[in-house]
Amino acid sequence: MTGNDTTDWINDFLGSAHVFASTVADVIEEELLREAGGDQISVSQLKLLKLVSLTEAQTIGDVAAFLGVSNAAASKAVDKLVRMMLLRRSEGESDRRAIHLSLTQLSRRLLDAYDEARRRKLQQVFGQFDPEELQQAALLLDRLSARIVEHSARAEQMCLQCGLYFREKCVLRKLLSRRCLYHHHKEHLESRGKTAEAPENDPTGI
Amino acid sequence: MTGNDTTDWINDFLGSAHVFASTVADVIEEELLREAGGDQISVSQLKLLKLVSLTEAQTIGDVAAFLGVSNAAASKAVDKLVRMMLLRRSEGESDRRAIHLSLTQLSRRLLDAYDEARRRKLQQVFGQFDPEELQQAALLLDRLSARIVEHSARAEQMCLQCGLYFREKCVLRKLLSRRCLYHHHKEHLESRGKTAEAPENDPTGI
DNA sequence: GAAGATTGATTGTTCAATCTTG
DNA sequence: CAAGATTGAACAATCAATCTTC
Repeated sequence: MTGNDTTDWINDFLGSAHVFASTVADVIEEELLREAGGDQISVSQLKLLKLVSLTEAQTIGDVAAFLGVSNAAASKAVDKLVRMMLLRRSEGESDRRAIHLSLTQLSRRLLDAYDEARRRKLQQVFGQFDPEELQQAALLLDRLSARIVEHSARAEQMCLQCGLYFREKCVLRKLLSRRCLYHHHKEHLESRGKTAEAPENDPTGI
Repeated sequence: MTGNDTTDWINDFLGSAHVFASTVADVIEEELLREAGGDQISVSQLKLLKLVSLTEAQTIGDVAAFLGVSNAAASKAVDKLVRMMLLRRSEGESDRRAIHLSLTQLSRRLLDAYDEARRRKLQQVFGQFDPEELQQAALLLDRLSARIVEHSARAEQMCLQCGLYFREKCVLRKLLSRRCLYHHHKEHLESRGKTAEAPENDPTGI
């Protein structure tokens, strides 16, 4: 198995992708969040705030799927952010089992600070690369992801875990005919104008 | 910020990479490990076994850096695998503060089973893709990783977290003039023949 | 009764403190 | 005293059990 196996180049590719993802997580997420948010929150908490800002609060189950954790964990995470004054929680309007989450002044400022720091950093790091080439690579990655998901036992239930990277045009969503939370929200906004209840939560930024 | 920002395509790319990595982790690592190892061990434990099989056991600190966890966690993880009869631990020969780890019959069989299942799966999933294209994409990813690491505050100390994907020829290692544990081990093997002490641990497979 | 949210016990993680060897 | 490994307390994750609303 040492050397010229036919799976060698596959392994190399997976390695490159894994290292890249982990590096992005370490530097662009963790490190940057510390700079911008000064140890106030963790990346996972940031994800949750981002979810709320972009999709309008769902059920705890949705939060859990999005974060990739159990319902119990999601419930506790929400609870903690509420205690930290970073989230507001109200009961669902129609279905009182559900929850409704919205950002606070504080968390909105936090998100803005992070987004700004992030924008700068990304410019700095990726600016010199060729957009064409990266778009092509992204497409390849999406095709591969789609293929892997198709080969999974529980393909249907899997959340694709876009994490902090919600995308307007998600190729993967198209490839797999999926609709994710963000997508749902968009449709919702398009059909009606806007519900009452959460006048401060205007999720237009991405 | 909605729409045609210059960071949009960067975000798309990061999203694709993130989803890909998470899908691989879920399906190729988690799911496959369950199939092959029947709930005996976790992915993190698999990583640790793989580390031992490929690099000859180091200090606990090295194990920790490799797994991306604290020394305390690494120490406890090793302890648990020893209790599970999947690792053997002996004191360091020269420096008695250090540890020496080796696989057992049981863990060697487990690793083999996983590797085989993995090989099959990778064939199946990636077989139809163009190696050229993937190699090119891998190179791009490595260049990007290198650039990000260079822009990090604590670039020097970062372990690149190749995880399960040790690579004989790691482009990244070259780009950053790094030497990782695997690399060290190789050099070690080349200079001397082989030390005594761990006759069963022959880390030739990758 | 089913769908959802929450709580309690266990496991794994971190940080700080301690122990041991060089 | 420095470098390493380990232990104990605190925190987040899980699963199973419970509570509430439909």
